Amino acid sequence: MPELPEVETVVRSIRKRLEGRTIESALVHWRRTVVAPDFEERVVGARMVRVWRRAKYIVIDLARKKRPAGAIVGHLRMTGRIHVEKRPFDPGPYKKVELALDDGRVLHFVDVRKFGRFEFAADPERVLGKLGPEPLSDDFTVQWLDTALRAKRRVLKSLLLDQTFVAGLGNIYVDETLHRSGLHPLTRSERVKPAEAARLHAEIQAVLTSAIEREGSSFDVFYRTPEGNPGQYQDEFRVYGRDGKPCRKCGTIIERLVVGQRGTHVCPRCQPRSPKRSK
DNA sequence: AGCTACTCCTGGTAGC
DNA sequence: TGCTACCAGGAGTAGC
Repeated sequence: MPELPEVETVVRSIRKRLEGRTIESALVHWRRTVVAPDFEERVVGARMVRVWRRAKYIVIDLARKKRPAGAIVGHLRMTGRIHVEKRPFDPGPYKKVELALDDGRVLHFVDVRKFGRFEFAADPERVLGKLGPEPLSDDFTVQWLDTALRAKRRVLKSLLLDQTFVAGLGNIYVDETLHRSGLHPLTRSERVKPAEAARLHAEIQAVLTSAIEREGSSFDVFYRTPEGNPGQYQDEFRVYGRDGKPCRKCGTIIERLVVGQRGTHVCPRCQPRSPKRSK
């Protein structure tokens, strides 16, 4: 499922084909994808001036007569895909939204499970403003993470998945990051020691950077780059989807548990549960 | 404040 | 083979 590295890959791929283009017409095949009933009139005639990413959101800034005119905010959720292709192009049976551009290309938003969104937002900050820091930005420092973890009293994995805490991690990269950090997902955030926070910070950045370099992870039929290529980071997985298999580091069998209703993968030896405090 | 449960969806798969 | 039942899971929300 698309997380920060996958969305970054998509944005890098479609940016050049979208920036500077004007939307000539819009076709919505599934209303819930665009949410608002006036999506078409809000986007048709607008020029796409900047395509960028915030956390797992794809943001397309719009302008009319050189003046800012809101943005399209897209989220792939589980199975969303974006294609920008010349006609004729068949997006298949799961097409949800089509935007015809002034160069003859068409932007297709395709989504099997219909969880994805492709909305117009007059003020995208209403959504994006709630998000925590970008984990690859200068805002995300060791000091910040160390302090912020202790300021919360949360299950560590659940906290890292909370987009208002830190924005862009999902189930896969959290599991991978926690394994590399030697931290159990059920660790209480307030009990993470400074040295552990520093390790966690380094591993979050290392995992995300490496995954971006490999154009994300593709382990099922869903995520592909917009060019149709699979990502390569799944070859680096140490725990995600590897329950029952030996840990690549110590050989112990990887276990699966559920944390906050999410499938969770741990090496019980590399990620020991911290002993309960006797009190 | 933090937690669980529920919702949205459908392809894939386990079990029979 | 063909059927059914259940699972995966971002994010939002309701309720405790």
